[in-house]
Amino acid sequence: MLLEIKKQVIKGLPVEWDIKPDDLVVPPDSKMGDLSLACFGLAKKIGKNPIETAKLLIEELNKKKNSLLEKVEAAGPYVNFFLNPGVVASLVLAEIKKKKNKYGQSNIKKGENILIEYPSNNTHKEVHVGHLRIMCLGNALANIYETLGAKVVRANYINDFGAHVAKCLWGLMELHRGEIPPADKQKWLGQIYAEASTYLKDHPDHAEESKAMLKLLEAKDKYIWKTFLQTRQWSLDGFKKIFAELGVKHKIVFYEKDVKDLGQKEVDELLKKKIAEVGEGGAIIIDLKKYGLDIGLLRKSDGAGLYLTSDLGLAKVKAQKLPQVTSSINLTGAEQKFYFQQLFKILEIGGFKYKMSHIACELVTLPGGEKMASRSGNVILYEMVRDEALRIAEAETQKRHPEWSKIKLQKTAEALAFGALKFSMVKVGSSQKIAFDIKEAVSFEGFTAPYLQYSLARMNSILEKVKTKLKVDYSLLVSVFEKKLILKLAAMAGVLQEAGERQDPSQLAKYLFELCQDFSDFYENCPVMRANTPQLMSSRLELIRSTKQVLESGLTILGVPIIKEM
RNA sequence: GACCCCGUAGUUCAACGGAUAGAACAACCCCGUCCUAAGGGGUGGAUGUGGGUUCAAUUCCUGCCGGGGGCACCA
Repeated sequence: MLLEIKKQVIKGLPVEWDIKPDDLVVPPDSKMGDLSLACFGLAKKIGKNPIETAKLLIEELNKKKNSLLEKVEAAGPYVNFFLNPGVVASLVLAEIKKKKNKYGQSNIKKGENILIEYPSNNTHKEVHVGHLRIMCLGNALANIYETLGAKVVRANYINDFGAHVAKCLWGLMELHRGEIPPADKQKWLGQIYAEASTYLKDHPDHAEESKAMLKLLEAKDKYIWKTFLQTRQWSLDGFKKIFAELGVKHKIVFYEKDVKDLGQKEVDELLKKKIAEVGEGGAIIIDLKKYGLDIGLLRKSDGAGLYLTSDLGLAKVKAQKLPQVTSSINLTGAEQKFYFQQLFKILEIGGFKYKMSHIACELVTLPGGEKMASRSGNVILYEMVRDEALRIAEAETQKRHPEWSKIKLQKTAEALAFGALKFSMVKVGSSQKIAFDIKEAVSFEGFTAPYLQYSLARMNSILEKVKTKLKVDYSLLVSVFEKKLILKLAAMAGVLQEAGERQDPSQLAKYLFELCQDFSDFYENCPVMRANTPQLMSSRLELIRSTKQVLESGLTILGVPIIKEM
């Protein structure tokens, strides 16, 4: 909507000036105006200094009547536009009313079919906050692309085979033989993996045993294979629960176990085509030095596969099962960036068709910035964070609503806890490390999901209490607070587009927070129940309905639960 | 050591090359007969460092200093 407003504002200016809607930006202070234009570019074009150019532009703008413009002012080399609040209100609010939850959507990515792959986690390993981040980011990004008109296939590639599995099985049999698994088997296995991993590092004399385990696994030894399948299922069942809690819905799931043999065949192909070669010790490598990507290892000297091996098979399967896909995005931890560069290059050389990209989600570190390491027991498990968030949310909710039923309390607490966690993960750009602080992640104040949910609760409360059938008069919404809120509402579509283009859901998180800040200003300064006239009351109610609509759409995109009261 | 990411307030994060570098948390002060105080208002507080490009640099280039990742049999 903002784009349409901008177009309206500059309509009638000489075409040769080539002023684009996006040249208009929101000035640093709303006192300066609602939109502004820096005249440096135009000045150069017409050979005048910027200050004169600004004056010239204003003259030109004043030649024609534009109901949208209240006034235009020059501030040095800037032209500041003051919009007519009533006209803006009628444009924006009518649009929201019409489009409802489709408001802000566009079709700039129509025709694209995007495969989004996340979180590509491993069975037999722990799920930690780093995975949480990837899942939240992936969800949000997939949703954002859908609002831009793209078709999105949410996929997961589960690494259920390889040395990590062997290590875990070794730990299970050597360190936990005969134990009865606890209820959360997925978590238990992950912890055994971490324990075994540490143990094997500290006791190199046992290294051969875990290597032997891998051999047996590769050879599908009857007993080991059975144990593998069983434990694998424990992990998968655990993941399923976690995905459900977090709203991760994969349309298709791939398993390394199923594609690794195909990958081996692909390696043979590459070898035949002389793209790959035999390296040190008989390993199969591919020389990527001319691309600045060093050497990729496609097969170990003992013949076993690696990630790269299986990924070649995966690419093949994906192309087969999902022929409609036009581009793909992999979300993983940043430490795999180099790996993906190698993989994409190999696939490109091998003639793979669609554009592939990788989003490197930076690490989630410990509060001091220290890296998490299973080895030192310094891992923040997903389950731990979730339980703590639920505990705090329940306590806080009960404190405020001791009269609520247990079910209502729990439901609200869940919405707050998961909202807070998810939001804390997407509010930071993906290239920025997150120093994870549980207190901050489950905080309910400031730039957090509960603040947004709280705004929603206030809106609902008003809508519940005040009823009127009086006609809405947009021209009454003229206070600075109303105008600011309405202009913020107008920006939704632009925010979604930018979030999509920059692959950065934090843009939306920030926008929603600002929207709620503007709503709070409105809330404090523009009473609804005690509005001066019934017409004003009715119009403000409409503004609240619109804000609620936009906020709910935005929260849904970020995966933050919508609540009625809290 | 060639490569990638990051250095902004006490802390955690923002800022298409544009106006006075924004928030949040923490600290201190204030707002309760007023639609949910999980809120609002106020005060103090920051661009690692030396060059360069530009009318304009937190942003682009570059030297240095710090932190992290990663670099053939790990995943």
